[in-house]
Amino acid sequence: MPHGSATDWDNTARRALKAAGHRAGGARGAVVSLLGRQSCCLSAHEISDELHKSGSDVGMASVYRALELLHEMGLVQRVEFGEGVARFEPVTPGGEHHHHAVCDRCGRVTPFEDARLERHLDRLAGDLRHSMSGHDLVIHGECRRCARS
Amino acid sequence: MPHGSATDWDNTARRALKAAGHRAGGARGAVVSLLGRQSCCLSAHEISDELHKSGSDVGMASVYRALELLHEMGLVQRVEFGEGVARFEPVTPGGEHHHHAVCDRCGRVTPFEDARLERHLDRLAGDLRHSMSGHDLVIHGECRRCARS
DNA sequence: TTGTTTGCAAACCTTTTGCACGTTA
DNA sequence: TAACGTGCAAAAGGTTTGCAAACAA
Repeated sequence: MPHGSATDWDNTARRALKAAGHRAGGARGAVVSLLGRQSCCLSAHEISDELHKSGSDVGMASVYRALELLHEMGLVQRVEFGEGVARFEPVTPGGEHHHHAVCDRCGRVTPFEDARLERHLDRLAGDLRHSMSGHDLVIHGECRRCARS
Repeated sequence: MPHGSATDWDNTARRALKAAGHRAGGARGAVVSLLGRQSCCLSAHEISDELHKSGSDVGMASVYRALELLHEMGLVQRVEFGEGVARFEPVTPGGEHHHHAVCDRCGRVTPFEDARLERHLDRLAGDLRHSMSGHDLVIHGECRRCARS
């Protein structure tokens, strides 16, 4: 994917926003663009920092408002790893999904995916008669690097 | 299990605390007793409320300090459902483990377990070369009751 | 013009910390 | 007595909200 080009998610999100009567210029658009370039999760603070680095002086409140809206629309997933910070990541249109292994020592987040796990979860939710709009699995422990020392 | 009797977890926790040179009277003991009677997770605020209802005027700070200690000792697991509140539940001595389906409409939490899932996760963590001290899976969606309406 | 979006600052809430006072070994 | 535990109040984050100015249809 060439640098600067709009991603699938970016396009999907903008279309969905427009369809729902929302604009995606200024702050909101900047958040959409940035999220579109991510493959894993970012905190609101990281998003704000990143935007400032590239010259968009977006206020924290606008970042949170954009994330809230995108979350409501099912375009971003919210995940938490137990550090008291919420993290956000784009929900890919194709439905691919990944999970997170968190190192409790160094904080590193390792994303991973597993098709069998996804199928298993679908079945589980069905058994529970619980609809599943999203899900997230967090594995806590020590990453490869930290475990070695 | 008769009302008022000490649970397995209660006993285990008290033994572990004593072994580590900690006391379990007053506030800490009250938190241990209450947690021992839970099968699913409680927030710090819920714990404090519950204790006050039964006449133990335990300060919030003590609740958090007790939870922090128990968590460090691996006696309680900390889970978050994306509402910005941490929840805590006893880690059962036998190692049984459950996960949570959260209704994003009414907030109901449905615990569930699945041995195959646990085995699958062990294998996954192994593949990632990530040690696993704990894990939690959260399914978001609508519960049986809300989905019907 | 009219409704939406934005940034700032203040408010809010959960969680942590400092500190003086009890409590327990 | 000495170390530990507790409650209160204050502090420290992260997140949300009120509001007036800026913006877009």
